[in-house]
Amino acid sequence: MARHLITSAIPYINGIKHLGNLVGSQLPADLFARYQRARGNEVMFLCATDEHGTPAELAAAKAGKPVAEYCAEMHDVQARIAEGFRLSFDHFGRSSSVQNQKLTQHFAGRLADEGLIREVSETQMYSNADGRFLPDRYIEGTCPNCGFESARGDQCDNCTKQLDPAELINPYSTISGSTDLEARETKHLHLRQSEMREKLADWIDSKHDWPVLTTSIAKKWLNDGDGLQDRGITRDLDWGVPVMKGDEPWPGMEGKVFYVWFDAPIEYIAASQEWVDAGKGDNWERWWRTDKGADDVTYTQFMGKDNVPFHTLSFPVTIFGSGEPWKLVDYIKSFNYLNYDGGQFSTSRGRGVFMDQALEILPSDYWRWWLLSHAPESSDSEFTWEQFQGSVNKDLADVLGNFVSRVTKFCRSKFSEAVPEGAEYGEDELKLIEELTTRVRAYEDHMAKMEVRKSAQELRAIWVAGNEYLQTVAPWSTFKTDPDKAAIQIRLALNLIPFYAVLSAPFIPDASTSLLESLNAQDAEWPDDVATTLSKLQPGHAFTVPEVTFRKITDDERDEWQAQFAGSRD
RNA sequence: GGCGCGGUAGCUCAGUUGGUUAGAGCGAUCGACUCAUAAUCGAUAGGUCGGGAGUUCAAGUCUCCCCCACGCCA
Repeated sequence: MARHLITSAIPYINGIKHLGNLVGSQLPADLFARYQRARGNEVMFLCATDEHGTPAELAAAKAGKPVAEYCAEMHDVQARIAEGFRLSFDHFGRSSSVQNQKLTQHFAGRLADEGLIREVSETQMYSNADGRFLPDRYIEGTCPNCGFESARGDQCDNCTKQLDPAELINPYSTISGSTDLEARETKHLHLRQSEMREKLADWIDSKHDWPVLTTSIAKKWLNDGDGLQDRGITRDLDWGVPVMKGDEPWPGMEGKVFYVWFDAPIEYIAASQEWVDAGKGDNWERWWRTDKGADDVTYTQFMGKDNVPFHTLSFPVTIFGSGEPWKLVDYIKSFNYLNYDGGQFSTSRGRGVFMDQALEILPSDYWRWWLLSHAPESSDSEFTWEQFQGSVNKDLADVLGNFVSRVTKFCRSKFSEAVPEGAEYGEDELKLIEELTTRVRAYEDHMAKMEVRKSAQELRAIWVAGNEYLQTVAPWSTFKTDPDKAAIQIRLALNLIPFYAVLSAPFIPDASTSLLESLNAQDAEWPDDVATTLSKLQPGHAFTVPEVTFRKITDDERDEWQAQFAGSRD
């Protein structure tokens, strides 16, 4: 039995994510986790909310709540929505957990001991009115180069000149609008990533089977310009992991916290500690420490392309640099962006469908199927309502749903609500089993390689094969002359339903469950041998004709939703 | 400005290390069937693979130039 550690990029706490975020990490990770479990492998599937940083503080202030309270509430909201989409995390943690604080401080201490951290003094803008240092992008002013009045502290959007906040004329805080700013000296810790350049480059070069998207982004950061740069890993904020060297105070770093991108990936590990502390398991180290049983673990990370640099470079620096035997990622599956109806999803403009809204309109299976079967694997892809409607209606309602319907209703009307007796298999039956065997093996192969779209395509072909078979043998006409033969045809067709349910479960778990219930076949297993699986339901086995498994989306609904989600979420 | 990913049938997308008449699903047209959620199955039509030049016996697939879209960075 193989062991799979699977993590999805952790969504930022600030607000509800859109469908593009979902399909870029959590959903394909869930598909893979469900598949591996279905194959009898041991799985640890982790995710969390990423809670630190300035945006969380600002969002909390806007909501009029203390940031800790705000994060706790938003974590629950995101956890509930994740459940709604049937994301089967073993644990959905929080980067603000005590476990992550301690572990982050531990890693920082180790890195310092290994000589990979240096202290740097720099000048940053402090806002007296806001009572805080301001990140560059929260400062605006007049561009010294072109006179543009809303130039950002890091760059002028008008003339694209790269700026330092101190250069701006009449700078002001975009948080409060205050012009009461002053440059202050402050000390920060930098992670000496450049020291690790060679090691990282060798490691990336050894990954021949990783998606091009993953390796090309990593190589770009390794080789561009002067190569991989050192990176500040601390901030002058209140909300975050306090800077400590392991258990010890860090002289000169009082009142500072680690940068959100330093502690966020460490939460992958901390989440498994939270999992133990929540009483869901008793040994997290066998997943993460190669000296304590994790050497046989296969670790796969899922993420959108914007997260690739942190997972291919920064986090590995933390792992390598610690000098401790932590489990390093084996495979990084990255995704491009999903666009919405001719443009981008936009959180600020409320353009596109957000996770909570999606569930209000339709059950999660409908979204899971479309999103996964159109996952942006090799290039950016596009959501359109026409495509969504077509895919749901044709694939789910017509090909799969209607198959179940025609078979069960035919059986009920010609025989009874139980599997009929019937004769022996003929040529058509053997041919079907042979085709399905080939297709199931191909499906397994695609799923194991995380080829999401190809998997969906193969699964659909498996559904179609059932309709083809029925069309060929036509039990409705066979029945008139040879009821026994019609009975064996229908018996096989009935057996296809739990077979489909098991194979489809990673994509559409709810429909799968309800089909198994209707067919009274909750114990159905993965079809290692197709012929055996398809004779599981014996003559006399009672079932009930299921309700409509998937309903269709009407043209009116499609038009209504298209208008509803075109912009400006309230 | 630099870099990155792309530009393949009306639409959404596949096309391994260059190799026979460029593929899938949807949509369209025609036909078959009538058990079923006006469902299903089959067939057909539709592409000078962004443009140009080059390498090669052979290029959607490699090289160079250009155009377009998107993204990232400073």
